[in-house]
Amino acid sequence: MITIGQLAGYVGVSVKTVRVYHAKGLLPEPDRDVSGYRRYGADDVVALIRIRTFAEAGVPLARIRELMTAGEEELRRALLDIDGRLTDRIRGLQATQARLRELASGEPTLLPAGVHAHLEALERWGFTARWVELQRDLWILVFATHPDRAAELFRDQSAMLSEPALRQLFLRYDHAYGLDPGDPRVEELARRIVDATLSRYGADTPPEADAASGVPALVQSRINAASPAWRRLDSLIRAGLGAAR
Amino acid sequence: MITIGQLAGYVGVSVKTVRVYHAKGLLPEPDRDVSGYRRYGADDVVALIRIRTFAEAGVPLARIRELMTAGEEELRRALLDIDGRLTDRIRGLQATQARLRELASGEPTLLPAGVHAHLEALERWGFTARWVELQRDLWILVFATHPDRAAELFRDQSAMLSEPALRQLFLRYDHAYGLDPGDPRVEELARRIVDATLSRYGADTPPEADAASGVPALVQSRINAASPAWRRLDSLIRAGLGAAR
DNA sequence: CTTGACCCTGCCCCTGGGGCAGGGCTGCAC
DNA sequence: GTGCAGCCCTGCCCCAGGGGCAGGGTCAAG
Repeated sequence: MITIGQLAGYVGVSVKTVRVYHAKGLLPEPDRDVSGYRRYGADDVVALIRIRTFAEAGVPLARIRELMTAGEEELRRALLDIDGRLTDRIRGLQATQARLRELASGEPTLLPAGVHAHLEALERWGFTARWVELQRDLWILVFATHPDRAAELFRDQSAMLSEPALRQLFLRYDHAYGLDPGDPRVEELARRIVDATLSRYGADTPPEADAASGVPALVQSRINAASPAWRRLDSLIRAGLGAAR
Repeated sequence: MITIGQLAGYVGVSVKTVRVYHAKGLLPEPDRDVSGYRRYGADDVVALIRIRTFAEAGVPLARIRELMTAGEEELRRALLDIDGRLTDRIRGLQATQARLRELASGEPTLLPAGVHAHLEALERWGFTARWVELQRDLWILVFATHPDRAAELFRDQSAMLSEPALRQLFLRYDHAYGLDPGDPRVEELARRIVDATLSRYGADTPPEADAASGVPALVQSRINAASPAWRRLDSLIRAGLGAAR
């Protein structure tokens, strides 16, 4: 009959771990020898190895306790479940590793070079510093959280700004910042933007919106918070686009 | 400027997690708005994503804090280190998964059928119940912990027992249980066993001993604990084999 | 002006052990 | 036998990485 230290050293865990498993009822308390030491048999080694296999797979100890006294059928289903979760975790870690490596290689590329150029162009076209900064934050967000779709969205946006007529609309949006929310120019601008959006994308969803991520909403809420006129503008545009669908 | 809930929901963590990161100094506390709410910018999103990437890779928060203010060079080395550990963990999980699947398939095979037959043969040959039980535990241990080498060791042992002359030696070992440790028969038996071992394996290591695992030592210590005569026998055999090398 | 959804701080709780104190056993050497 | 190292025992507090709740303030929409 072996001692707790041998059992533990043997399966590759600490003595404490074995005692914890006793306390939590995973491993039955064995008989004691005359001096009160726990004495284990070969079956306990086998049981402990099973427990460790589950534990290393990430199964909570409380669940392992249930499994140790579970029937064939339940055990079979549980093993399938555990296996699936383990596969997920492994995939997750591999994804993390990929992100880590990206972080290791392209460290200081918060934004692709094209975006910087675009932001400088905005300034030259007469956009306010406030607007440019909002745009900068928007693209940092989009590139950080949706690296896959960001480039496409950016190309679309960039193309829009290069058309003078559309650029005018954005410029007017920018400069509407200080207007009174009731100013008729706000309503007129909203109408024009709705028209332009519909003629560009039809009644389909524009690209930003199907990045279902909440990024556009997030940025929009931030824009709205900055000015009452902008808030009204946003609400009018939404209503206009909503009615067209 | 976005709120803590947006930041969190956004990167896919809880609000609490973000606050914990502030408390532990991973993410700098941002400015507050008039009502005391934390307000974040796009840079914070980027920083939080970095933090989560490390955290998901298993880096402790205290270490992440250091990394957030580390220089290029240190960061590069740390990333390499983290990547390596991550690879290890992934491999470990894959190994666990393999063991899990083994557990799922061949569940009730505590011992291969051949071992049971062998144990029954021992009884017929006149080994005591005590000896048979020790052997049973030994093989459970070996098969549980060294599934790769166990079959080979078992074949070797089995072959030894099938030779009548060697079997006699084992029988005498078994029956030496109750002898006085000073009995001359103990010394004589030890001599014979040393001779037989040397003639079977030469001066090389016998197979049990190079399963460097400690299993043999473990079992031997258990055997020794059972009887003073056995203890003496073991010590004599060790001395004899040691001298021959 | 209410209502629901946020936000704030402070506090205790959980898991899976690690580590230490303060005491008892065992086995080996001398 | 006597020492002494190395086990073992129980009981206790500690850690990370958050979860959850209390008790209170804030914001936006209807």
